[in-house]
Amino acid sequence: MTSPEDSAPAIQLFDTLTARKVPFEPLVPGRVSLYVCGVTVYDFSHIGHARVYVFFDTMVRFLESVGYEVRYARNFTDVDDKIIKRANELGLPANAVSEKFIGEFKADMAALGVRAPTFEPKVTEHITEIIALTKTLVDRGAAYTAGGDVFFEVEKFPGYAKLSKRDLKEMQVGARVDVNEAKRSPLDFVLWKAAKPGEPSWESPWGAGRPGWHIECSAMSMKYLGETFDIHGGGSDLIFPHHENEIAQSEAATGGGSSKPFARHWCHMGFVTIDAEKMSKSLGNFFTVRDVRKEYHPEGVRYFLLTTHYRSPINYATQSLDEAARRVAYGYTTLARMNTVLGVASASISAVASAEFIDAMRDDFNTAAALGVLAGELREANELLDKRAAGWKEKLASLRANLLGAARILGVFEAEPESFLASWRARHLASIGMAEADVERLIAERQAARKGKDFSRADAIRAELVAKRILLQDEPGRTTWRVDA
RNA sequence: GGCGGCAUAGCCAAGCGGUAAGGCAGAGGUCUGCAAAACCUUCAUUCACCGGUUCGAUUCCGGUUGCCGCCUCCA
Repeated sequence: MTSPEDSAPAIQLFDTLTARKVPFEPLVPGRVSLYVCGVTVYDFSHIGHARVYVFFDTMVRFLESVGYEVRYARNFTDVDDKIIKRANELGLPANAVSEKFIGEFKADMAALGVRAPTFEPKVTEHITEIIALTKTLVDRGAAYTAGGDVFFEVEKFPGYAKLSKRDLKEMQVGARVDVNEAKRSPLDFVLWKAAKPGEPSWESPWGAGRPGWHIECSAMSMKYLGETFDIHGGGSDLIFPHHENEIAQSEAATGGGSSKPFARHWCHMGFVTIDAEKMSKSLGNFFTVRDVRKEYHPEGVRYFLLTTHYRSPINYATQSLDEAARRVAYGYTTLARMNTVLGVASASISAVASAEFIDAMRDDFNTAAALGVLAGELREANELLDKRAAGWKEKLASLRANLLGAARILGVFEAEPESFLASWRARHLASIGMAEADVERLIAERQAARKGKDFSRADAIRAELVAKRILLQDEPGRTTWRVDA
């Protein structure tokens, strides 16, 4: 594959650090390193989590489609206060809780078409690296010990708050900063926590304990991606203090400076909201991925999450989910129509997104604009199929290559259309407790009525099915049905 | 209180200095026994409000109003 630098204009990426769009050039030509903060596995994930991982999955797919090799690391925080609390409530060991929810998370992500990252490190499997990094910070005088705790001394790191653009003095007088007797400054944060009875702990130079929250991401990203890597991502709520702290401890350990930044670009996601309020555990206004995908086909959920640019908030609303589901059905219906004249697309068929689509994605991964391009291409395909003007088959074939290329990037419309549509129907029948044979029987009965010109009976059957969100479609020679999404 | 973001048609949503993408809904039409699907036509002289810069602003600057976020765990 040709190197992406060869011809195409650079990808524009909004960088939180500089607060502007910058041309993206990876540290190593042709290769992108990406770290995204993963979930703390103490419960099911909600749609807010899903948005982040669907987006970064799409980013990775896009980068790969234009020729980059992507090394993508996304961690699991599998030791933490909440996990311990949950384990105590359930009377289970902490790792039983974390392992369960790692499995649930993976199941949710797979359903949403989120591919596994290159690396999925767990905190508990990187205690050695975390201790080593903490020790480096203590040795360098950037951190201090207090009892069995180790704290990072924020004052010793000159660039602190450069990401979140805060004023240290203002923060110090803020009433909400954690007060802890052992800290030299309220802003200092814990790298290593002394063990409390009954909690998971590991031996360290400072006695038994466990890692603080922030240090894990520094240790694991550096292990898998190096001391400097290209893009670090996560939800906007991680900018402060989590990512700020990651920068401080990482650069304090490696020397930092402009020649050796921790992450070269920072990429933060807008929130999923409900009635314009952030979806969150603490507000209780969240929907789990598990529950949502009972209600909606996961591909529709993924489509919905891509309809808004990643930095803007996206409001969770049933109307929007319904609309997304209909668009997914429309896309697959179109693809299925194309297949009837072009034949089923083989795996070897060329799948190259249109230049227009790629341009939209290149501009800060603008999936909303890209979906707009896709809408035009789908409409054009149907138009060709309807009008069959000169040269239509050739145009249709190249359009299909474009659509399949876009599908591969978006992670939507990748399935074989007929079987997708069939599974969609099956899914609906299961949800209303009806059998395929029941529908077929009614269709046959209606066909008989139509033949006998008994249209009132035929219409009654149609109405009966419409009530069950089943729409009949009379085609030449046969009647099919679809789900009214 | 500090810092930051956002306000585009009935709804969702791109655009961010050169005269408003796309989707949903609505209206009309082609097709149909009737429908559905699909397609066609139509649907913002205007981008919260007030000033400023500019030949030109939805896009830049200042202010006003409203909403949201971070400052504590959060994706």
